[in-house]
Amino acid sequence: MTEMKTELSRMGAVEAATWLLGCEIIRNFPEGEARLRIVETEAYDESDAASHSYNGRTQRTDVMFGPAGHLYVYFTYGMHHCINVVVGESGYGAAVLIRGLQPVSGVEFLEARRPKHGVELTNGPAKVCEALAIDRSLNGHDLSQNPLRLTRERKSISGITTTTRIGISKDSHRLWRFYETDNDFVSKR
DNA sequence: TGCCTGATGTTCT
DNA sequence: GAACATCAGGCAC
Repeated sequence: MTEMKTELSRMGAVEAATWLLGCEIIRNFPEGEARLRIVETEAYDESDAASHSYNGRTQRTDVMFGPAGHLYVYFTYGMHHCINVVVGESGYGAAVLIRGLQPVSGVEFLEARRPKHGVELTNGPAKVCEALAIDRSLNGHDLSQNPLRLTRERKSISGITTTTRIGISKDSHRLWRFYETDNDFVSKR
């Protein structure tokens, strides 16, 4: 698992965003474990005006500049959380936003926290956080540790589609959004 | 199906 | 004081 962090530290945000597609996230709840595979990501780094790290290191963005393989959680629009995997060398502000997950097991634990069925459970960054019960108490969390782990075992994916990112106004021309082709758990728009 | 809007808190200028 | 990496519900077509 330490190897996973080493690999992520050697990648730029774009490379990591494609690499993470197909990886599994394991969430430990008191009642049991849920596993989900990553099907949609977006890349952000400090050269990019849409990134939180673009304006330098602040109290909020501090973990983005920390070691790879940790979790950056931020709160937005007054009611939603979103999660990113920190990547790249320590000191460089880069991360990959997790936009969509496909449940593999433990769906009942997710539905207990977000009462929706099917793709509506996890097809969007804030939906993912609600289903996984993630808030800023997990900001900076080490993804090689419980209760939230990132596995290195990657499942095969059908293909990768590349598009512009969603919901941003700056540097919106960058083709930095990636998702598994034809996967229903990808967010809309 | 698709546009519009309200809900709501944190961060930075 | 504005901007914001969102979502869900309502209404028009």
